[in-house]
Amino acid sequence: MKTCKSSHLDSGLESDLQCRSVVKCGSERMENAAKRRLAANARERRRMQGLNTAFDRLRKVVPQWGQDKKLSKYETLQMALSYIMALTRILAEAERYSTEREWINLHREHFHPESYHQYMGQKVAPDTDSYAQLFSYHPEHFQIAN
DNA sequence: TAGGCCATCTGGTCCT
DNA sequence: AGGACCAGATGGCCTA
Repeated sequence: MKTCKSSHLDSGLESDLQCRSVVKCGSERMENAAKRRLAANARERRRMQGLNTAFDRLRKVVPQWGQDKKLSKYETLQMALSYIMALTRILAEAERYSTEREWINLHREHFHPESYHQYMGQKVAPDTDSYAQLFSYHPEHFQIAN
């Protein structure tokens, strides 16, 4: 988004560095300091890009309920927290209600009818993707944690 | 136009 | 010493 800003600043500093070296108007120490600053800026940019990549990956696995706008970073973290808590609760209940039928009866009202019928025609797949397909997520099922 | 969100720069601190 | 991490400042873009 801000690539032109940074490139302008960077190129400005770089040309300044060139100027200094050509005209010999600055000490070598200042040049080194400026170079280190530029390197630190680049590292920080890469670090933040890595962080944003991680946020994008998190957005992909967190429910969005058909929102056309992508979640902000804060919303993504809140949603991930709620999602993990909900899944944890589901797992705990699944352990408590040992048989499949008990567990299904407990959660029947949360199934989409088509999902439920689909489920009834097949075995439970233990992987989380199948769970995600099995359940229909609604915002009201997840309280935003404070 | 104000407010939210974001990218980037920067200086400070901590760690290796 | 240099890199990683963090928080504050700044300015751009977008939307209501």
